[in-house]
Amino acid sequence: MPMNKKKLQSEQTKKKLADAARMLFSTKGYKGTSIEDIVAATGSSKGNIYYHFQSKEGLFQYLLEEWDREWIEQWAAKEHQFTTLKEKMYGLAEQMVVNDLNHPLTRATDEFMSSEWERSDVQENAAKFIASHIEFNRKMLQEAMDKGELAEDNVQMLAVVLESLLIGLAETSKRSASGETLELYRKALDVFLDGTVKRL
Amino acid sequence: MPMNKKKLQSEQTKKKLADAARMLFSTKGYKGTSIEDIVAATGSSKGNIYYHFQSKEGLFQYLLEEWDREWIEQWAAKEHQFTTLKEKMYGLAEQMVVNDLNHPLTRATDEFMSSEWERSDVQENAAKFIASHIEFNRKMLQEAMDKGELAEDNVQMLAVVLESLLIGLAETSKRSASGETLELYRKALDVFLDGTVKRL
DNA sequence: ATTTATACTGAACCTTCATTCAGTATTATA
DNA sequence: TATAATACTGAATGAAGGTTCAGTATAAAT
Repeated sequence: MPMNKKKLQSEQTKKKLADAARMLFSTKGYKGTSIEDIVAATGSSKGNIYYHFQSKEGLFQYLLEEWDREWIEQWAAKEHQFTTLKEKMYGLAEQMVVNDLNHPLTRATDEFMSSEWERSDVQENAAKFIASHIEFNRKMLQEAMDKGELAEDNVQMLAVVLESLLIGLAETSKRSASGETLELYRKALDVFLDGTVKRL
Repeated sequence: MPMNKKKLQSEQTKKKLADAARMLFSTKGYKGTSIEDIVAATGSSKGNIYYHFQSKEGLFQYLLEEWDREWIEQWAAKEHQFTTLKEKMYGLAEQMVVNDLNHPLTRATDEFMSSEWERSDVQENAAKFIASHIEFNRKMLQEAMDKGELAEDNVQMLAVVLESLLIGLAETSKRSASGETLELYRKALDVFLDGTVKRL
């Protein structure tokens, strides 16, 4: 799209800044990440960050929107590969883990929401992401339930349970060796589907 | 224990400060909570906080230790009531939800760990809490597995899955009506035990 | 080639916030 | 009652961090 050299450079810089910021926010949290941290990580200048983004808050919201956009896009591109709920969930796990686009920001988002509680627009915006995520789960589970894959149950509640599990996994997997992360996700989803009790 | 009026007053004040701090840390995060916030919540003075606690960091670590201590204590007092794993887990849920002593601090702890990454002592101390929590799960699950309640499986991994679920529940339940929290926990633990798929 | 717009720099600014400390009030001790 | 210890206050300090802006370089347009 950008035919001239300048726009191209500019977009690359913006991406570089966004990438660094996402990684920092996800590991150090929202308040824990300073503009100076991003400067140190990118070699760019403070002013340049404010040239590309309105503010720290704006930068974070940009990441949230980008996240949401790319998430939906990527999922749409591969969803048709899967038929059973289990396959879908494994696909979900893979998308979440492999290109860790998803939850790196969940904790920071939550922190962001409670810390920047004052602004109703911020609150509203960020809450939307959480809600849409649960809604995504709800639809997936409802569909499986309609097909008879899942036992009849309170879908909304199961969606929240699944969301909780995924958020928690994102949390704990930051502390474990990344090689085992996908394995952990799969095991967790197995448990979600099949439980842990001994069958007779 | 404190026979004189002054010590008694002092301990009450310290408790008041700790209680307010715990609530603030759990909702606003570690960095998101300022000493000024605690001042506003308690009516106490800045200096008084530093009279009772070494620093903000020290205050947080105090809360972690207190949490760990009370958690173990309370669990020990009621553990014998439960026999099956399901009962134990429901008891766990109740302890976690009703007197929300447990996880209020999990997110803040994680933020604390990654943000205060520099100090190795802090790191070490806080990591211990996470590890001991997983170890607690592991023992409980191992015991149930030995009794034949659970299917043979990778206990360590299940312990991490359970921990993830609990962390995530703590996270999401902050956003939902508190009346439904216990119900959500129970449903989540049901899922952990029995899964969600339709049985033939 | 000159002008204009875009991309970027870094020092200065200002607010927030943790921490300190000199002083005060209250209770315990002698 | 006098002295000492304890519990507290709140203004001052200094560091950290978000934001601004005047200026510079580079590319696009005329």
